[in-house]
Amino acid sequence: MKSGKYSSTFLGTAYPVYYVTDKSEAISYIQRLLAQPDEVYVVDTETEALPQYKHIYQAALSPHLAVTRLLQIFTGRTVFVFDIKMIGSFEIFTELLETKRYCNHNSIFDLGFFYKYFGVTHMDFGCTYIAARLISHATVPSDAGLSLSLGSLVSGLFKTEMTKTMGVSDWSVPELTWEQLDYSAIDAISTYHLANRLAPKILRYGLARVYNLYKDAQHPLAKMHLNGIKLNVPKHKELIEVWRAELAASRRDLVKITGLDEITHPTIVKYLEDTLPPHILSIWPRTETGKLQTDTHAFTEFADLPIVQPFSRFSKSKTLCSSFGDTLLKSVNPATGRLHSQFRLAGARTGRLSCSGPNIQQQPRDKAVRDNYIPEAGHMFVCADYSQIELRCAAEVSRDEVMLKAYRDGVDLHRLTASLISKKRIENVTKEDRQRAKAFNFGLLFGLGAKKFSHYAKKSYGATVSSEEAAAGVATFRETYYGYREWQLSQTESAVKAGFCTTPCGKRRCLDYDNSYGPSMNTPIQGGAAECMLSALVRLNNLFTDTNITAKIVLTCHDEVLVECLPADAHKVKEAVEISMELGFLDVFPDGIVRGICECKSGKSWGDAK
DNA sequence: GGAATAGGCGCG
DNA sequence: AAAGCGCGCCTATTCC
Repeated sequence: MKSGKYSSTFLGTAYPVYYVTDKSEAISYIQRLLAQPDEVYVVDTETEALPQYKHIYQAALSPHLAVTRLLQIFTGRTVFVFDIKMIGSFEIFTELLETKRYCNHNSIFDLGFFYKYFGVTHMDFGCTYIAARLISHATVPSDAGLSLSLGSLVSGLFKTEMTKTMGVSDWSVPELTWEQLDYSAIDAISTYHLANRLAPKILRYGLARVYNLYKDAQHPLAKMHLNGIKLNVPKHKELIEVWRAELAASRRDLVKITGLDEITHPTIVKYLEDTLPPHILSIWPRTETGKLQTDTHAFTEFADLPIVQPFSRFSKSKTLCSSFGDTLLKSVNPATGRLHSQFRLAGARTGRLSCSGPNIQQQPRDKAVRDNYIPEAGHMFVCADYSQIELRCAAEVSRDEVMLKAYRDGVDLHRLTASLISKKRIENVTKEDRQRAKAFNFGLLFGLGAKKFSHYAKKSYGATVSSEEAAAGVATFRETYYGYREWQLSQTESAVKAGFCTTPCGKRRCLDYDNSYGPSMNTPIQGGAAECMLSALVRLNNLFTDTNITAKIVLTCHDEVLVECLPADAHKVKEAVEISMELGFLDVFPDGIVRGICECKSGKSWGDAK
């Protein structure tokens, strides 16, 4: 297609489309747009994989492997499609992007390209994807079978089908087809209409505050994605060899014990079914579908059977090899040599972030693994942790006097619980007592009962707690933190009655009728903690942008944030992180107690700085 | 032969 | 009557 004026039709209305391929022409349109009164525009982009990365799956989605081909702006009346490749300039758009207000569907994606190529440092950028997620979580109890893609939302709301095929078409061809240009224009136009439909719902469900928090949080999240984190590939390969050796050894042991020639999960289950005596088979834990359960818990119950130890080693090393072995190496970006995880706002219905490609939030805690996450040569890591953030949220939300007093007085709540449960004076509490108490504090936050508690304590804290001890501990916890228990009861009652519950910043979660007790207790706590962290990230990113500290936020893991910086800046970075985390907590709980809330360390690797 | 589901396990 | 947190990724299985 040649540059010029065309027209695209959406819902029976034809909109003028200016396809711009010339730099001076682009500049004159930009000037006109800059002179317009303040309105929210839609800005969208189409990207093309760089030639050397074309063979890589979904390369067009990575700002490091792709570049912007088209930049579309829809004003509500007119579409401008700027062909960046033909125009040959990014910087002529910087001011326009930084000064106007915008909206798009999944704006974090475009933001990565704006940061990388367009020299953008800040932007007022709404997102219909975030809005749709918030509204969906507020109104339907489950994500099952739900698509929040632009196409699905538009066809659902406007009863019109959008062509989906062009999105994955080749945007690198010298001359674009009319189908491609029309698609790019319709994308922007439909997003505009979608935004106008969603805005009143954000207000209706009281989501304005959390929406604005998420809108701001897009910036640090887009930057973390862009920054990525370096993996020490040679060291990680060595670690994989260790895991493989362990896998082989445990497999040999299992072959010897069972006589099977193929060791997989199903063959082991079959072996157990065939060989276990009836009196054991009858008490062996079962899965929901009635099969024999083979998780760690089921197996520790029968620790004296010879198959248990080797199978446990086998499962562990198998997981390490398959989830954290070569797959992690495959995630290394060929252009940067780093891992660029994607963080998704409200990925969890509680309001937590979710993470993928790789999921940095589920890397083994093992120091050997985390030591392979390293800063760029000549740099270092600063790592900060929110101390007991969920317990602090529990205290603030429930206003439990005992909890609040402990935090006011700088008392370690795990030690306090430990002294109550072990009936020892607080100064005599041992490390093991405290570890067990951690299990109680966190388990009880989830509303865990005595029955499931032993399993949880063993699995999460390696603590052995009998069912009698569990029952006594649960009772002690509930008596001691009486205000918190009261809150749990009133919270579940009102949430179940209303059919939804709410986080401190107002994210609403529609509850599943069959599973509402646990989530209604947990969502305000877990969600509140996540909101503190998002607030802190926004503040930290602003500090880094507004001052001359050159530091990169590289990852966040629920209560933890990792920053890469020059050793000379480490002190300033530490200060910035600490103040951001305190203020982040205060953004959510304005009268909150921040004493001892942030633990900050530095080091030469993630494991080292933790 | 691809999509969906269950089970298991990693993390917080 | 008791229980009750949240994710993503891998493997095996089942369904169409």
